[in-house]
Amino acid sequence: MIRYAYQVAIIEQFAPLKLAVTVDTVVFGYSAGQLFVLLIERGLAPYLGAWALPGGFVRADEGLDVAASRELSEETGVKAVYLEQLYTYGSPERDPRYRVVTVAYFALVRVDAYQIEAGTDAKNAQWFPVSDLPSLAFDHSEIIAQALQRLRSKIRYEPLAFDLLPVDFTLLQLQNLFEAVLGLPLDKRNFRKKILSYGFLKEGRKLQGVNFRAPSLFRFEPAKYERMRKRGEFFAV
Amino acid sequence: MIRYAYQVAIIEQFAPLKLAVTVDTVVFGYSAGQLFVLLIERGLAPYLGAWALPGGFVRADEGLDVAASRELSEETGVKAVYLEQLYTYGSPERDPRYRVVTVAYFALVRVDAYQIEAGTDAKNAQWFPVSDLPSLAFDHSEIIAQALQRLRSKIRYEPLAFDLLPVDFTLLQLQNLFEAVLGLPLDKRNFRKKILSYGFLKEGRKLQGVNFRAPSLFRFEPAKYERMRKRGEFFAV
DNA sequence: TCAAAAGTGTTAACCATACACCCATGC
DNA sequence: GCATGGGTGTATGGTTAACACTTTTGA
Repeated sequence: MIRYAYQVAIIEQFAPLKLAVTVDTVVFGYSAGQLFVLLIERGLAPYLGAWALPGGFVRADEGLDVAASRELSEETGVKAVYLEQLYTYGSPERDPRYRVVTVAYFALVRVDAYQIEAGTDAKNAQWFPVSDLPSLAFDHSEIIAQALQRLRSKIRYEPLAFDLLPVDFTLLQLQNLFEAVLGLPLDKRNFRKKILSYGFLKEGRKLQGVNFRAPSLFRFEPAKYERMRKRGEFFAV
Repeated sequence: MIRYAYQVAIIEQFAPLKLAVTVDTVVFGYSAGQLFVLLIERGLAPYLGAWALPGGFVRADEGLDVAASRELSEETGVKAVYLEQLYTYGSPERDPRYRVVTVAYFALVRVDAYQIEAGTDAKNAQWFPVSDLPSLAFDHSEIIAQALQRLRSKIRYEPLAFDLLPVDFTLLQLQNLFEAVLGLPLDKRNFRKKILSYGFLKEGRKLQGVNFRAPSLFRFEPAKYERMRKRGEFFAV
């Protein structure tokens, strides 16, 4: 690798001067008809004891996505089934200590699949309903608001919903998830007709042991979904 | 401002260790039925003499958006009418010198309104048709590809087109822009009907001095557009 | 037999698409 | 008068939206 002496000088001038890069992740989960966000209780100042998004400093030799999932798993024990970059926040005043540029991520988790465990830097990790969040450290409320907007718009035409539900789910569970996220009621008959028409859901056995008519369980088939996309077709709710 | 001694230690551990934050902007312009990207010829190594996106280091006391427009205007003399954050690129290998995290931006410019001038760090600035780009420094081709994807999807339901055209434009100019960006032909009658039905275009005087029937000039009215959005309506092409 | 959710079709309104000719202007 | 783009309406097919009752199961 070639080094350029005069180039280093330019970088020195701006970069290492108190500028840190962190990643923070907004993790969504769905349970009992409600949408939740995973937060940690900060174990360090500033905002010691306040609730915040899981995240931390990017290491010198790791990519941003890797840093996000590493921090998430270290702090909460959670491994996200879906992770995408959301937005980068870099206003000079957002951290009281230092100039911190934060690359925010947006993640989805099947809640039932994980118990949460507090990790290294976090005293505690906990799910909060999005409709009732505590006050948060830094500009994390704003980040969550933006993540929620992204979820709401993207869930309508990309298969995010299936990363929030158990692998096998009923159509009413799926419908209720959409209703909870989008905040509007959907017609049961039209919903079924439409979602089944795309052909990417596979009907399995029926759910047992409920005290009402046993519903069929369905499973999302990524391969069938991809084939549909390759044909240039989309889905929309 | 309060300082936390033990906190500084953690930041020192990861951050100033050869990590720089830059902003790079993909500037689109439209002229003569074609979509263009604004590039600069690098005046510094690495990739000296290669074409690259305008951009540079974020200063300690400025926000990311501010850095993006400052660098753009310093390097090319252009002031964008539309600027939004695109994506942040941070893989450890993307710059041969150093760890560089780049926040990419996406900008629109009315081409006719500006002459380009090369600025400080750039030897030269020039428009290239997106269909015929030179080979580019760093991962800038990838960034442009992503910006183009964003433009194509966003122009269909947000009023980006009006930031690429002159303030007064004919409906056929508008249609041609959509056709160039989306890469598909549109039906003239249906296009007019639809775009006028939203009510955010105001018809003005007719264009003079052309050797064919004089077309009406239209102007985008942001206030009318906002009122439409407030009513919960969208537009789509 | 009651409670709770599952499952199922049809109709009407709306929207998107396809399509072809005459008009105005300058040279 | 010709070349160039400007401007206009209708009919059809497809898609979406509205809507209510019967079925199954366990307690």
